[in-house]
Amino acid sequence: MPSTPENPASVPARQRRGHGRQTLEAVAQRAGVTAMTVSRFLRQPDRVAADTAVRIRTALADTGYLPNKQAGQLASGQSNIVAAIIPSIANSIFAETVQGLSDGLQAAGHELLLASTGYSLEREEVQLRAVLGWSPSAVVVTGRHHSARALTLLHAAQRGGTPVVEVWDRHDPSADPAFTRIGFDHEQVGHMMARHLLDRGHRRLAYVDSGVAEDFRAHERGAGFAAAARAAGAQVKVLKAPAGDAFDAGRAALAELLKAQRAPATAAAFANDNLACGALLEAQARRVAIPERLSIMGFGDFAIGRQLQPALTTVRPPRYEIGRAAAEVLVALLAGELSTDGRLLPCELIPRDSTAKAAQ
Amino acid sequence: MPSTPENPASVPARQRRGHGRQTLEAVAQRAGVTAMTVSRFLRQPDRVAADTAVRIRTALADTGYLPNKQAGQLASGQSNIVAAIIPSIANSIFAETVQGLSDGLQAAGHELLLASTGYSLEREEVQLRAVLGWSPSAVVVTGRHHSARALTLLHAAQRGGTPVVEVWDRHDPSADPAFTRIGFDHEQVGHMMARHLLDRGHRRLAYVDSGVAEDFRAHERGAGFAAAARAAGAQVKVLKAPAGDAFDAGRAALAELLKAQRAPATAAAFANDNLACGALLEAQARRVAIPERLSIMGFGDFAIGRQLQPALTTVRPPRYEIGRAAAEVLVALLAGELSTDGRLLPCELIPRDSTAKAAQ
DNA sequence: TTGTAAGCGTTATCAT
DNA sequence: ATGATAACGCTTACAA
Repeated sequence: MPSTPENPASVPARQRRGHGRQTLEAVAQRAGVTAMTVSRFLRQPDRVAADTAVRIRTALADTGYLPNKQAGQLASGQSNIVAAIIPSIANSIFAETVQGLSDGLQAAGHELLLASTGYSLEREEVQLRAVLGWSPSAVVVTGRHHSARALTLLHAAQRGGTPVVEVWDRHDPSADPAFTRIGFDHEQVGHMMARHLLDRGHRRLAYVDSGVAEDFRAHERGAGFAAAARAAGAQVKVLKAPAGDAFDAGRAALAELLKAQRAPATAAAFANDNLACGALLEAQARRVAIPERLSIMGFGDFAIGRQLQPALTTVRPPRYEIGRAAAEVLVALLAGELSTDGRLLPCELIPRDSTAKAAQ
Repeated sequence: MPSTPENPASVPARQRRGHGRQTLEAVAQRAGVTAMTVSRFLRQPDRVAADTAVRIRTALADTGYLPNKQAGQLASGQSNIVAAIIPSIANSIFAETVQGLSDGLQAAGHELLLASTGYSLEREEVQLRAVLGWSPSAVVVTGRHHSARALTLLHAAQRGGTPVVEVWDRHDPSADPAFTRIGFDHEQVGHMMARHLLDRGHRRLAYVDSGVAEDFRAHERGAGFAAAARAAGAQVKVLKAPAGDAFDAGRAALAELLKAQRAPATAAAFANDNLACGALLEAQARRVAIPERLSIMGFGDFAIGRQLQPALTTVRPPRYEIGRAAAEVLVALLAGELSTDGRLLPCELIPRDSTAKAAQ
């Protein structure tokens, strides 16, 4: 029996689409109102009558309603997503930045969408494309180095009203960076590290760079370190730690440093604390006196550095603060403020026992 | 001048909604086709004519089109999101599980949505509610302990066709767990740890539990450890490390262990490697001989444990493998396979130098 | 091979 | 205070 116009679909069989969750419409029927009223209640509870509110509340609880975010964001044209792209989730240095971001954004009702690149510009581009598909209301990327196509995407996003923040890199008030930057100058930190050693009378320095090719910030610290050393008339050697486990790489680097027959370095700075700790432990194993024979310093202020003996001299970057500040800036920007001033956050050199005066 | 029926909206002013990105429609116009054809091209390129494909490709490149995922998923009724909820992103143990998940899911075209709970069941529930709003195609949670309301949500999800996998906990073939489990039996690992020490003649044991109240898995390892020790007629003391930095907590725990005047423990197992390493370092500082005076072992096989002297005896959990296996199971489930068998993955005890035979 | 129509679940807008 | 209606940008289903 064919369906008549009066009865166009007597038995609609099954939904051909949909995910089977409760919809606003179902809640509304239970509460005896329309979907619109429930929607209103969810976002502005005091704009519905008190007794209606009670019925809606009950209906919501009974159905276990969960709003469909894709539908909501599609309809409203705005998302509460902030996308963050970092080199590595495992690395504790970024983990704290993520925590800061998360803390700051959560308070303002934003959700954090996280992606990691494994220190690869190519993967950054892929991840960027992936997260932009979610129409985030803002994007956080790490550093100022991006592939040309990633830059195009970022510029387009920013033009389209999606603020972009670069974290962990210097804010340069004189230049006109396209994006807001929150972080510090890694060259200057390299400078500060060299200064620490030069001030203690060291004239033959070494910088052990990260084995990670696209860890630009480590390279910049190295460049700053070398420049400062040379400017002071000191000798400086830059070597690269092997890839792989950072502790092992640090051990290997120490072995390399000790090989030098004539004019060996009396002080070495490492691209990060894990490398430096590896070196410290290797020295311990070889019964090489630290800091007497070699002063060692790291970067990052990882928890383990404080525990070793001698305790590791290091630089504490504003790990958490960077994330927190980024969140603050974004919340302000998204709330309509126009200022996009970046922030230069300070690093602190923490002198401990692994560096000392050079022997005369 | 009022608009006539012929000209209902002569100047549509501005879009009141929308995010300003290029739409499928815009691409289609450039290519001289309809949106549907472009949509088709994007998902099944060989179902459009070759010359049409060329024009579409050009139009896509020219416009820099990025698909709107909320719209796509709303329309198709299915998402490619897999949500994972873990206790902590910073913790390297879960970082590797996430990596395994990510590797396995990426290959199958799924996106990973990550949330962390800070080891709080309450926050787990909040995060669960948040991620479920995205209609994920599957959910991964950590462990088998959840709040009652979280369980309700998980059951509802699973009933609604969203598979749920619990990782890092034992798969029990005899019981009928509601969700697929991928991991291992922590009590049994505790047993294995005790066995390692008992076999070496230790009769007075200690277990140093994590200072994190909701680290259920650490507690279970402790319970298994204590049970095995008692079953063997050995003495066992369970103490709790203070909260805060894990290395410091381990140091404090060692101090506590050494305080015992009569019948002090000759061997101690720690809830994780960071605690154990803290203890190792404190012993070094106090010139307490390890393993001669006290055998020490940890759990987790963190990178630092292998580097210390003595090297830390530990248990290597299948960190990466858990994530990888979870991804495999989910991909199979989402592809329509019905089997939801969990997997019991093996832990490996790695004897190193921090444990030895008990002195007679 | 391509197009048309309907609808996914929600919200903006305007009416009542 | 509440409702009707039309989007949001895309995909399914079916027609041409």
